[in-house]
Amino acid sequence: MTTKKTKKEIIQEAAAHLFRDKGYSATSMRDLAEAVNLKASSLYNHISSKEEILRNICFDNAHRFISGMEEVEKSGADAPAQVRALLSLHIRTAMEDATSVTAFNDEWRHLNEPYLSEFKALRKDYEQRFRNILNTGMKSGAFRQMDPNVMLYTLFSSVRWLYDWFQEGKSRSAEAVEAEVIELLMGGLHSS
Amino acid sequence: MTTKKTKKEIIQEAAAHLFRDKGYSATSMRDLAEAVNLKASSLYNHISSKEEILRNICFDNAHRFISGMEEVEKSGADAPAQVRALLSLHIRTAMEDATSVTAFNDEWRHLNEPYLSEFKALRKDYEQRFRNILNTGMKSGAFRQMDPNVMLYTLFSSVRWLYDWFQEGKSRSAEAVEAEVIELLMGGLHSS
DNA sequence: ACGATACGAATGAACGTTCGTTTGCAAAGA
DNA sequence: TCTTTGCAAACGAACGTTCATTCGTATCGT
Repeated sequence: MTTKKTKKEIIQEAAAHLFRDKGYSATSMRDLAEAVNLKASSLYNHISSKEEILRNICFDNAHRFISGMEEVEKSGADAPAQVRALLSLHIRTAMEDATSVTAFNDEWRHLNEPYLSEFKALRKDYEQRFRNILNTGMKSGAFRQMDPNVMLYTLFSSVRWLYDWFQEGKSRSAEAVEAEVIELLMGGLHSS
Repeated sequence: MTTKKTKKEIIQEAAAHLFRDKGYSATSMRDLAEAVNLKASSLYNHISSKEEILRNICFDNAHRFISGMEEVEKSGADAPAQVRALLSLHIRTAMEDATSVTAFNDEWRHLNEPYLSEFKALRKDYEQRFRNILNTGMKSGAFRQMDPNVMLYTLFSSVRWLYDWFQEGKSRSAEAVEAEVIELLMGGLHSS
């Protein structure tokens, strides 16, 4: 059904997997070649450099999250619903494309300039738009009053474990985990 | 008046800083030497290998967290108080020794056997004891009912951003941030 | 007080290995 | 035929580490 994957896409996916497991720096082009049944030199028929692979991973995911943010902003929902939608986006993405997102989260610092600055700008933009939603929710009284940065980064990182966790195709259904995480974050550890 | 730091300690601290900024694999012994005003070869008068440095960082922090866990267990407090104490431990450690803890969190996978297995066992032990506390709290009705693993890992990773955040010596006081994070996690995003 | 001895600390040079990447050429597919 | 794909070989650079040596400063026997 899905259109056949190009060799470049196969290489990108294998690279994302290796970058997640061993890190960008500790992954050699010979490692990557072996993972796709090629020799290292052959890789360069499909990609132009090791960093290009990382670049694609980072910016593809950045755009994915920014697209999600745009949809949420257009929805016109209230702040709690918008936060729920964004948490859902983070959690679903973590489960559906864990390898790619992990590389995106942890390895972007190995980008070279000018891409490093470009990436940081995208990230900053996303964070600012998320912070706006949190501020709106605090102003309306829907959210507790607190430092919006503390709230923002706590939410961000609270779903980070999913990227590591779902590499082994865990038993729990994605929907159940998503629901539990969102309720935990919205309602807190305490019961009732 | 603190006793003078040995050169080995100076090297360890500089290494933790570099590992945090660039990652273990991307940090060369020549980078590290430059950071402590030595040549690469001179480092080996004080340490025996690059991995030994990482090993010390990882196991020192592992023991620090396990010691904290033992104190909490001995306290005999109820589950919510124990979780609060452990969150406080994570948050305070993140703020007081951010560089070392980041290396501990992100770079342990570069340990060689048998240390890798030993480290994983320590980590597993700590997680199991944390999970026991969460289960107790759920049984007593103090915590909401949910998958203890989802709860555990969400709590763990929700404080991860602090390690990255506090590298720039941020303005907020540590106590204020700690209080806000704990209330957010215990009570949730929603107000009241 | 004295020279002899030991030792911690630092160094430049070099080791073998691995790194990312380039080149030249052969085989395959269009 | 012309483009795409693959590979062996090789490249310079960087890697972690070892080595012989040096320098300064303690400690020692006398």
